[in-house]
Amino acid sequence: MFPNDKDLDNVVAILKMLADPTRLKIVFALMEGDKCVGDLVRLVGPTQSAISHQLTTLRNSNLIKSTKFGNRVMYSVADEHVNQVVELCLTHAKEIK
Amino acid sequence: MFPNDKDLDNVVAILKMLADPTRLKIVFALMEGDKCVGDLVRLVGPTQSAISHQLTTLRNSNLIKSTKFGNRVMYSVADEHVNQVVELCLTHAKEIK
DNA sequence: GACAAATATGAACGATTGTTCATATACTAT
DNA sequence: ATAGTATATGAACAATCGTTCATATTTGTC
Repeated sequence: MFPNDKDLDNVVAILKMLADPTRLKIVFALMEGDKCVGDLVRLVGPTQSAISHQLTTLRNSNLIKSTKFGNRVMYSVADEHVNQVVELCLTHAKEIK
Repeated sequence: MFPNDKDLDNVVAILKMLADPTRLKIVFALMEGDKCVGDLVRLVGPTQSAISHQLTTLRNSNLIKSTKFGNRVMYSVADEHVNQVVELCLTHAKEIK
């Protein structure tokens, strides 16, 4: 079905968020379990600042959520739907290319 | 599963292609049936040039394919996987936001 | 309180991107 | 051949994006 403008904009917004290596790595990492910023910097990222900026971006788009635990901030995937989209893209990326 | 670098780059490439309103509209339009450039300009696009540029981009990424019919060039979705990814994103975009 | 660790923020920069304009190419019809 | 229609292409430009650097904020420890 051809979507209306609002739905289409939402789809584009979600895809835009995932269409960046740093952000996609963050999402993949969080799919395996909640992580704090430091963990993500070690697993994914170039610098702490870059990761923090991207985490803010992802949170503003409601793809991930955060909770403070004392010193740390724990991040997690906001919605099971995100997992499904990412997994499907991965499965099919292997077959298309 | 955390993907290796090559798979991750492929996923990012696919997502990047779909994460643009013009290109996403093109893909949605083609999912309803093959179309020539003129049809897509009428349905989707700002200018003929913009549509043509994006069609080239999408074809280079193997998401769509083209066939010449005399004067016209017919475009179609390259792979059923593309439909699935797009449909899933649409379904879930409505629920996430 | 002073210092260290974890995270966030703002400004600046280079790079990439999508569009437009102008023009080129390919095919059709008269 | 000429004119008309369909599509492609190249250069240029504004806008967006992701990173870095420097610094601020918050929390924990001594």
